[in-house]
Amino acid sequence: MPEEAGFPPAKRFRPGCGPPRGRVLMLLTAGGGGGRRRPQPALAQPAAGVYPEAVERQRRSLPIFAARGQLLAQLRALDSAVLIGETGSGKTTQLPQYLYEGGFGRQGVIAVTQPRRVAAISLATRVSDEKRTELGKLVGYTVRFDDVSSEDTRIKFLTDGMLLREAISDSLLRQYSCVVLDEAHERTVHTDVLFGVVKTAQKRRKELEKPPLKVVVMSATMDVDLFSQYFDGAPVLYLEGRQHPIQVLYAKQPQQDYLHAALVSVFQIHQEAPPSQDILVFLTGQEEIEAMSKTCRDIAKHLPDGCPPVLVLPLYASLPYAQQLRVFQAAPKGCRKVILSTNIAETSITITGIKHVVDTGMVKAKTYNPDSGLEVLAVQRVSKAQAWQRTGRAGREGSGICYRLYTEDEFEKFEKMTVPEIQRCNLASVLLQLLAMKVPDVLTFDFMSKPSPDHVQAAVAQLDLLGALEQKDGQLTLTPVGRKMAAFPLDPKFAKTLLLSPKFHCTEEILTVVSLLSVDSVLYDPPSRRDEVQAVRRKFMSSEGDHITLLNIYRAFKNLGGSKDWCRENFVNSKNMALVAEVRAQLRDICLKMSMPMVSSRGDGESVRRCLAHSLFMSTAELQPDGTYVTTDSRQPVAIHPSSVLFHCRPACVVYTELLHTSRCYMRDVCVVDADWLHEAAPDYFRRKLRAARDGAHCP
DNA sequence: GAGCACTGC
Repeated sequence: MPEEAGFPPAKRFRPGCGPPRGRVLMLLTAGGGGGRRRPQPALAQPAAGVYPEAVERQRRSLPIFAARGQLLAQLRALDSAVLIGETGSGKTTQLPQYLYEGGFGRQGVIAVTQPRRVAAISLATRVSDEKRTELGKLVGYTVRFDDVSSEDTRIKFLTDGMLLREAISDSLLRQYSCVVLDEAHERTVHTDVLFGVVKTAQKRRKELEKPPLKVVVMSATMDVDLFSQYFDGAPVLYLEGRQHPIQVLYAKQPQQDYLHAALVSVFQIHQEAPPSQDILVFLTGQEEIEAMSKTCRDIAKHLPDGCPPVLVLPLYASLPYAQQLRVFQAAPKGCRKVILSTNIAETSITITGIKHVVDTGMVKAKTYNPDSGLEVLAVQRVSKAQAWQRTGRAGREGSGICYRLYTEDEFEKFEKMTVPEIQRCNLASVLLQLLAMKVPDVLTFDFMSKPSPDHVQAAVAQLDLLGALEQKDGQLTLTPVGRKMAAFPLDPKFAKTLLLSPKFHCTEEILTVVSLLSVDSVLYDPPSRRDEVQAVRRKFMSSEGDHITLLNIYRAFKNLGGSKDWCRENFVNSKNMALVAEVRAQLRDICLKMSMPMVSSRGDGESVRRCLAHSLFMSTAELQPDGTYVTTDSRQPVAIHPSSVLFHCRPACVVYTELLHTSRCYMRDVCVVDADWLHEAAPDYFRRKLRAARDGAHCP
């Protein structure tokens, strides 16, 4: 039986003595009380009721209502404001309505951005309900593949990526009077770029004597000073939330094995707490979660008499949708739900009924090394902000408890904030978009958190190799090819592949390939059924590599009607496959608008591979005499990823789509190419590389 | 020789 987990006596915490809040210029408290309803951006919920009075009463009961007048007055006087509000303050649903009611919708549309699609859609639905209007009229939303807005729309919810794309065709954001950047504390790449874009638009509109652009940054409790400083000392307003109190318990001593500690904690809670209280455990990845699920189920079989049964549910993004949905269903009466999740349950998925959160303090995260072009996926400590976010998941319906499997001293040593994504990702795509917006000097663009010069330089070099850049009057600008590349919602290298495809008579095929590569994998590989998967997949496998294999799968899917049954039988994720078809249609439209000829190679894999060789020549690896591979670009030792159809093969020369460092450095999505094609594609590049390799050999 | 956190256009 599990031994004692070792938690010290409870430490009570309420909103206020929890996460650091930064400098607060004005403190506003909730007016009234009572109402328990809180908005949940991630879940579609109907508004308070069908009766207008009920809606109005509920709106007035929210903490933000007391701040309404001051907020509007401030925004009339100033161009920017920062609004800090905890969960339940009502800021996301109410502020856009206040702005509209305050007349800000007369000069233009009020935009509200969200990092996630579901949030944009469900918020628009809620607010249009509260306004008792039809969705798409006064209140609407715009996300990729789905635009429910019209000329009448005054309040528009968008994903931050969508507003960014709109900014490419109009960097002054002329149709908008206000931009509300919500969930700013998440610091997604898109939000970070938007910070700069809206700030620039504000300045330019002022210079051109156009109507002002009002900007409101909305965030949870972090980064207050940073936001305020960036927007020229914008005032910060603080709103009280309606989060329930959460007890935070720390481990007594550092834990050597967080998995063991998690297991012990889960079963200690299970034996002590009423079975109606569900448990959410934060772990790092699929493999770990599946292994832990099995262990939990095994232990649950041998619990003492009188101990309630447990329902163990894994949760991670690549889990098939139907299995993800199981976490929302209530467990049978008398049975406890134990959800083992990645950080998907931190923000993207909100589960009701969670009373206990077990936080291992670990997360798997990607970092990017500009020197080698290598992405590193590694388990690391969470930040304090992230730990508080996890803790908050225990207090959504009532008071909760968070068990931190690390000591308070350890917690104090965690980084305050997670490093913003823009400082740990490949910037090629960001740079291409900024250049497409005609940002005068991308190298000195006013980022809130500047990426390192190495990162920027690596992106410039990458775009240059793709033929997207040129120098004009000492400034970087886009070539005609670069401008075309920016029109596609794709990684720049895939956009280039698509643009090259007519030359190889395989545009239809490349459309399919880049669509497949730009969404989550369509292949479903349950580890427990590995042999079955292997047998089924054999019929699609191509000795030419993963790209041609994927093409075969897509063809079979289309030719056989694309049914869900076919997907199930062939271990294909039908949801992702449907998305591929949507992406493909969107890309095809863009190609047609550019008058690209729609040509097909009719099953000839070689022309597809030639096309890939010509666009991805900077991502190649060569077989060494000892049977290993090194990249041509930086002589980095690499291996073919075990998921590749070429895992057991050793072609002399390959191009790859992605380099990922996990337990070692892997190439993912690998395609067999002829070395001659590569030299033909970029003779200067390979001459340079050859010389570097030779010189390197002489003086190591 | 043996494996993949999470979004988004």
